[in-house]
Amino acid sequence: MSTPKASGEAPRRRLPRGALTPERIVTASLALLDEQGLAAFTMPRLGRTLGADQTAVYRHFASKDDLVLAVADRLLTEAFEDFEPAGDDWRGTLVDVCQRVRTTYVSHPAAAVLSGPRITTGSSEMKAADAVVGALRTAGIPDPELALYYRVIADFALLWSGGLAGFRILDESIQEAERTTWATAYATAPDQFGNLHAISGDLDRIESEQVFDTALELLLDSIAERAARARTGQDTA
Amino acid sequence: MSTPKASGEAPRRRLPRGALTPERIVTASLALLDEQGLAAFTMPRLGRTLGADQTAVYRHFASKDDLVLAVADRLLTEAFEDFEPAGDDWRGTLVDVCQRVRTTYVSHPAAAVLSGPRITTGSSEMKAADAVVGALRTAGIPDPELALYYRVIADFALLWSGGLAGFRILDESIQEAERTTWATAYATAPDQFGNLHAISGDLDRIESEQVFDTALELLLDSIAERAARARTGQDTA
DNA sequence: GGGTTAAGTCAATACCTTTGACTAAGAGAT
DNA sequence: ATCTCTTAGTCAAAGGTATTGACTTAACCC
Repeated sequence: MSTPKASGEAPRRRLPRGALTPERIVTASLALLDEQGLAAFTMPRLGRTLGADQTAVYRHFASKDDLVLAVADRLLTEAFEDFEPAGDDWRGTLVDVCQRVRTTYVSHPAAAVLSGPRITTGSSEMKAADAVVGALRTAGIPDPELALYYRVIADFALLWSGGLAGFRILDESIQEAERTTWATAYATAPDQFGNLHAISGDLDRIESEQVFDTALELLLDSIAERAARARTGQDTA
Repeated sequence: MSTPKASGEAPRRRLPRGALTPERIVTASLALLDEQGLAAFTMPRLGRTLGADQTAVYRHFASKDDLVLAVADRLLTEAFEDFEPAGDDWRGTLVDVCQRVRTTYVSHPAAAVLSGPRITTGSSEMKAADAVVGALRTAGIPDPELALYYRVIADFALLWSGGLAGFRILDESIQEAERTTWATAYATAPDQFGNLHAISGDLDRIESEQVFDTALELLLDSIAERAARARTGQDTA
């Protein structure tokens, strides 16, 4: 009689053998992070979500950290699914790459914050990385600097998107509180911050996404400018 | 006979009344984070560091999260200690502000990673924020766009520095592992990533700090360019 | 059908944050 | 000098966490 306790709790049968796979676990992790947030991403809850024991995941990932790496990988895979470089429109290619990262991060903010520091240039999605280099070459950037600008674009996409996700994760209430910080600071020293006060009306209307887009435009404008200078033979001195 | 157990452990006398202050606790937190890293920043260890009970900190901070906010504040205070805007050298002022954030974050990477997502434009150090706006005004940026560029600079400094800190925190071993990811990817699909491969030699020599500086230069070049256009009366269309 | 292997489970360890009750340090009043 | 009172520091405990080692048993191979 191995029948478990006759309490109200459904005893949950043992899962069949291949029920859990790395893919399924990563998918469940992402769903848990999206729906319940960063704090809910624990092994017990993940196990429950999967209908398994809380330690079952350890049969597929050596540690939670390992799982996080896999989630990070999934995020980038999702970002660059069916990505193709836009031929000779180098600027379009770069904008596309950066916005793909941003869009993915903002739609999975908790997962992005978790994996953000674990993703560095070159962990996966080499195809996109290669496209960035190709685009810069198309633009006419000469060779030793090209690597530097590549890093600028790659770091911009990853770091700035990660920061955006971090902001997105904070409770609405906290975001509100930080907004009011401005008001109180003005109140205590009204004329000390005249410059800031003069633009406070404009500041309120700015969305973080718009800031991202503007920064990208500024970076690309400068890169285009330097490419033009390089083509006409002038050096940067 | 209130003498405690005669074991080898020194019994640690009760601390006198004003021994703990928020300032001292924040200082100890920062030291702990700097010396032992993110994982060591726990209430028990912090208490031990202070020579106090593991729960003593709760008399001064409602939660660990509150303490993190205070650490974040300390970081920015440190960054902008004796900061003065550089008069009409607007570009110098902006570079100074951004590099102060970067330098502080990189010298306290664990603290920066912890507090990074909690710092948004305007939480403290309004003086620096005001100086950024002033610098942009000196540069000649007209008014509705000025707010946008202000956000670009502020977000750049905070988000990018935070990202740098995140990278800094990873073990050397992990950093090494990520570097080798490149090599293996080349091995599996050698010619698919020709662009990348062509610059791999240059890439190895690039430091993250250099990427930060370059990105800042690119942003400022574009801002200067747009300011010049605005002064000569052309519009951006 | 029997044996093997590894996927899923269980129990236990060593942490962690946070709370509530307790105690005594030191300030202020008399 | 003593008495009282507030509250900073302490203690014990609850409830959560990651991770490990021993166990069971499902499913594959022969």
